[in-house]
Amino acid sequence: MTKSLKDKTLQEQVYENLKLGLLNGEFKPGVSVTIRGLAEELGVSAMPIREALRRLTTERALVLTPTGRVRVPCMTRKKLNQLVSARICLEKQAAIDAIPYIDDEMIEALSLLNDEIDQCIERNDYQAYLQKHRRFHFTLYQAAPSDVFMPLIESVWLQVSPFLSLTLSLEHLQSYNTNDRHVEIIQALGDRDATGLGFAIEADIRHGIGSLSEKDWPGGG
Amino acid sequence: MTKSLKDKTLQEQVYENLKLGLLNGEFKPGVSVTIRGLAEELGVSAMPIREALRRLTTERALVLTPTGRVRVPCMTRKKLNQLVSARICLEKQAAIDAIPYIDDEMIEALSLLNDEIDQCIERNDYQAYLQKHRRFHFTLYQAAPSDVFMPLIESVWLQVSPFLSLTLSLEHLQSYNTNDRHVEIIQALGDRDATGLGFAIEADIRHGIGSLSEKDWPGGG
DNA sequence: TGGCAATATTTGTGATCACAAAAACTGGAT
DNA sequence: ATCCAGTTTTTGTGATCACAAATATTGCCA
Repeated sequence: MTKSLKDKTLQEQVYENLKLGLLNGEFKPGVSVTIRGLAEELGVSAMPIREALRRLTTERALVLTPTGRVRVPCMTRKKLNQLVSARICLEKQAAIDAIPYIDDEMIEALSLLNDEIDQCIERNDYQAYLQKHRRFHFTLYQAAPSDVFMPLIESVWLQVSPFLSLTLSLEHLQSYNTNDRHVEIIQALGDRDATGLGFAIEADIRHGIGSLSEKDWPGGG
Repeated sequence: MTKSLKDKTLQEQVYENLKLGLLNGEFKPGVSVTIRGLAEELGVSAMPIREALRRLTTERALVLTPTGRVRVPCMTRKKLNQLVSARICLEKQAAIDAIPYIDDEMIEALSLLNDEIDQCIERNDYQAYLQKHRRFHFTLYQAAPSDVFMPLIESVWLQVSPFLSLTLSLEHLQSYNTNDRHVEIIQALGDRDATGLGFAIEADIRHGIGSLSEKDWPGGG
């Protein structure tokens, strides 16, 4: 019983580990990550790290410098605008595709997640908030079984997460609570209203990013 | 003068090599590719192949079997529908984002490519047709400098290419020429008409795939 | 103190190997 | 011929190493 079919490879474990770290804001934009550094930190050899980093750079969650070094990408205003555009068009479509698969159970689950998000904000638990918020969106998009949209959406989330975690603090969440938009999403789902759902998704995404004012932008132009 | 900054790594060369092969329809859906096989074929060691394959599986251009084998993915009707949806929403947005960067020179270039596409069809040159067709779309989407939409769009193209090359033959191209749709695209670009451009892009994409009738689908269900 | 050349260290890439699991093949029994 | 157990071959994964380029550090001189 050394290794079985269901055992994930080391490379896969490292990948998921790093991906969660990125989504949870544990990596600050600009810092560089090294193969040997992570290998020692995670207690594995270089190979699984290399492969995990290769995957993450392919997804643009990390970027390669011209000399092959790996780092957490820095955000620019132009890039943020395009990432928002990408999120809107992909997630709108994914949500609309999900409509035929929405049942009462799913609506119940989303409502519960939405309540939990509120509670996270009240008790100032940023980590839990990020998780619940992510789960709210991803369970919706995954309602329609497909391996097409989710990888694309995940790539975009990975690209915005380090920046958002850096700038969007709990104060933002308290004053710009996304809860109302999520209620609109659930409402539209209940009505099987594709158009309304599209608007609600777009509003939610814009709202989440739009609360960033100029002075929130990290230093240096 | 052994290696300089501009020299691409072996891994990068292998990746681009395989990517082009995929886009040009040189890999049939269902066949499996092996590290050692490609290593011998391309005359490099296993490492560059491993990394290139890891990138391509991350992009869903290739897929991993439950036991870690790599193969060219097979198409299903459901997946094709979603890939078409993804192409439409991504490429619509990318084209619209390109509008501010369109000048006469770009329109000239696109018109030329469109003519060349016609010539490829006339002289039955499928390889050249695929290249020109790809270049038409990608030069348009790349008019707006960005590293956000292109990787997403490329991933989707990589996923449809092996299947399309298998099913869409030259006969299809002759009877369902995409030329008219491309003219609409160029027209809308000239008018800076975002709405019209969106419709034209969607029509072009649907048209390219929609010409597939049931009997064109490869065997077995 | 500030700039710069020489040196030392860190880093990614590519190569090679052992290993275990999976797949392909073989041969015999029914 | 068909099925199945036993064997051989193929395959991906992970580990380790050499190497050269990039980066960091040092120490000297103006």
